[in-house]
Amino acid sequence: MVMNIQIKITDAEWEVMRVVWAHGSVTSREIIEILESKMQWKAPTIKTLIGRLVEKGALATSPEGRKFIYTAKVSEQESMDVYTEDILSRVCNKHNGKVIADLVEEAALSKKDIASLMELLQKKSESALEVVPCECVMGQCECHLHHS
Amino acid sequence: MVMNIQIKITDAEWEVMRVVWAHGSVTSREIIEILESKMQWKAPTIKTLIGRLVEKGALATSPEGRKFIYTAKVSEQESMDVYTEDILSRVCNKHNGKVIADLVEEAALSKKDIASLMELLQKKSESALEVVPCECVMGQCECHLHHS
DNA sequence: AACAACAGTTTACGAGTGTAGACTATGGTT
DNA sequence: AACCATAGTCTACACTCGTAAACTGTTGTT
Repeated sequence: MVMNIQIKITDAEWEVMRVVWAHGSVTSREIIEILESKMQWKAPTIKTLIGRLVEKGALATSPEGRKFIYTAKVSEQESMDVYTEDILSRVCNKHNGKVIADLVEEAALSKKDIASLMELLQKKSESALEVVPCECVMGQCECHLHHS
Repeated sequence: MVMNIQIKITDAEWEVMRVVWAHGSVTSREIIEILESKMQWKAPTIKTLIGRLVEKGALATSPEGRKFIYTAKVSEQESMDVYTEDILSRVCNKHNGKVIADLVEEAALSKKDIASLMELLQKKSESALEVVPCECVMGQCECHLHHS
C-alpha cells in the first residue's frame, strides 16, 4: 500500500481528471471536445489545465505518433480522499454522524449501496465507542465551554 | 425554511467561524487569543479574516461599549452544506455509496451515531431505487463508454 | 517545397486568498 | 489634559486559480 503524496487538484482541473478517469487513456483532442461543450471553455484553457496536471504529476503522458496519450497517475478514489478528509476535519468529531447523515439524505443511493453501508455500519458498531471524544482545540468547540 | 444564499467561507476564515460557532458570541480579542495559539497567526491576520467575514455577511456585529460582539449569521450546519454538496458533485451518482462508505470508515462514530445512521438508511431504503441513474455528462463517466 | 492544421508550450492577467504591517480612533490611566 | 492600549480599518503583497491569447514545432497536404 503505497502512501501517495496528496496532489491538490483544483476544481477546474477536476473536470479534466473526470474525463481521463472515464476514458482510461485519452488524447487532448478528446478532452477538449468534451469540455468545450460541457464547460464552454476555449481550447487553450483546457490545454493549460492539462499542462498543469501533467506538471503536478496527476497525469502521465506517453507519446503516440506526434501527440500524447494522457493517463491518470492518481485514482479518482485517492483524489477523493482529500475531500473526505477535509470535510471531517471541519467539524468536531461529535458532529461526524450528522455530517454523514446529511450526505446520506442528499445522495442518490441504490438499495445495494444502502445494504453495503448498513453492513459496514454494523461491523463498525461492534468496535464503536459509546461516546466519541472531542478533539477540537480549546475554544473552537462548544464541548469545552459547557463542562470544564 | 429560508433559502440562504450560500456564502463562501475560505479555509482560513473557517477557523474563525469555528470559534464563533463554539462561543455563540465573542469579542475579537477572544478569537485572536485562540487562533494566535492554534494557528500561529498574527493578530492583524485574524482581524482581516474577521473583517472579511463581516463583509460577506457570515458574521454580525453588535457594539458593546467601544468594541464589538461578533455572532454568526450562518450556522455551521448550513455552511457545511457547501462541502457536502460539493463532494457529491465530484463523482458519478453510482459512486455515492463508495464515497459515503469511505467517510464512514474514516470517521469516529459513536454507537448512537451508528444507530441513527442505520435508522436513516433503513428509512431511505424503502424508497430507494434498484439502480441509481448516472447523470454525468457524456464523456466524463465510464458509464457511457461501456454500454452505449 | 510551401503551407495549413493541430499538439503542445509560454506568457498573461484579473480575482481571490493567506498573511500581515500601518494607520486611526477612542476610552481608560495618570 | 496628555498619553497609551486596544479595536477596528486600510493598504499591501505574493501566490494560486480560472481563463485564454500568442507562439512553436511537426506532419500531412498540395
